[in-house]
Amino acid sequence: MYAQAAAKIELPTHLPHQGSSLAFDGTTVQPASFFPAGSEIYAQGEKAGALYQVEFGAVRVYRLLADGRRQISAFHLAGETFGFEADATHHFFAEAINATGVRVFRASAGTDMSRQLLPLALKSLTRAQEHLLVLGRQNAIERVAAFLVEISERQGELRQVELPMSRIDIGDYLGLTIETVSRVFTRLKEKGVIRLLSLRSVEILRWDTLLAMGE
Amino acid sequence: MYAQAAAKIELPTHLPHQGSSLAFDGTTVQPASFFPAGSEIYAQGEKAGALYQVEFGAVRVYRLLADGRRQISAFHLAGETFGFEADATHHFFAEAINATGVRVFRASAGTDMSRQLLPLALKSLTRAQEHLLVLGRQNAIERVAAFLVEISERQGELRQVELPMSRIDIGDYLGLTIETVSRVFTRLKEKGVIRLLSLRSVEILRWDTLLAMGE
DNA sequence: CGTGGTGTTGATTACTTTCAAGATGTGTGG
DNA sequence: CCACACATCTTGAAAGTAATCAACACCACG
Repeated sequence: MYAQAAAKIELPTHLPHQGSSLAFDGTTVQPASFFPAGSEIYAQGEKAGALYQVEFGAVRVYRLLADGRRQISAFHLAGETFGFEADATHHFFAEAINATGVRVFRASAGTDMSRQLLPLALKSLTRAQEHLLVLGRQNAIERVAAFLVEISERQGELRQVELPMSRIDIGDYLGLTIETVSRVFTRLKEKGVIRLLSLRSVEILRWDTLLAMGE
Repeated sequence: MYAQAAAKIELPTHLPHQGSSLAFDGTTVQPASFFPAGSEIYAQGEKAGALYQVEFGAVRVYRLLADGRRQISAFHLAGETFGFEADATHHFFAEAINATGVRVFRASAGTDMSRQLLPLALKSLTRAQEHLLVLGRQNAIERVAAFLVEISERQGELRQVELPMSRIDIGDYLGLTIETVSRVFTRLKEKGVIRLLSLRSVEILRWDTLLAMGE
């Protein structure tokens, strides 16, 4: 329905697979779906039920206020699984950030996947709770530092961090405006903590400083 | 270890039981533990494993930054269950806000409780994600409105809301200072949206207005 | 009936947002 | 391959919101 063949193939983001691949019993594995940049994977209010594992690319999961303010609750990179809900309805939107490949799983009727799902749900819960601390109690520079550390860790602690998302997405994840995000990047550059190889590629020059900033 | 008999019995907060009572197979149900106001139920870094169900009273779950800034990620009222973690370690602190009774469950060796735990974990996840929207994208008055609506709904949509927690706790839950929380309460009073019956008891005079504020 | 903790209110400061303009980058078509 | 156009990003100035600092009021407890 939302998966559509791309008329024009974009280069997949080059994120390595992380986490164990899903291998559920009692599931129907559909052939990997391709989502072009910006396309919707599911919408708030839709019927839930399937699970999604990112093969390549990146996904944003978010919620909107009536006036359009947006809060991204999570980014999902290659290897990560998302889409589980407390009831039969999606409470959030999910969109492909870049050209993204997603594997879709659906439980066969009568199959109980609790055992497989619980650790994934708990991992998401811990991340969300840690993100609450960032949004509730950290200032702009601390938020961006925490963000860079988080992404770096999820990409294997590499010094060079690839950001699959725009400044707007980063702002909507960190509860900041795009301008503030941009200014903080500039400040971190001036302090010699990071270096921008390109808009979407950050080299961390002083890991310890960044880590201390993000607490 | 942390549960201790209260030298002086305080009156339990009069919250009604909500949610279904836990009735797990393969668990050891310890006799209800009593925690006096302010006492620790578990600490960050401690070994996790047990589940806790609030019998009466209220619990705050929080995390600290190095300099002491605190973010309360959740309040748990009577009937609610908390304490599950992604790994064997607690990533948060849990404290009794008031005199609180807690029932403790431990899984017997080899028992799989995924089926019972998953819905609870998913419920917590949804709440945390919704809280992210509040902290990331709402201003002070919207946050307090959303908070009052949330507590009211969890207490059965009653017009009269009993707050088991202090202004500091509310501030640390909403990412605001105690002064700002206090000022917002005053503004809501002036607007005729709420009325304070006492410091810890709020009457909602205009539910629709409050709901619209909190989105 | 004092005393310490909690809450309220006021004045000032600090930080982030908003509004605005310009720069940089990317994609498209010639 | 270059030039143009649109989107994204950066930077600056002004405005707004919440934090901080400070004083006082209120409440609960001993």
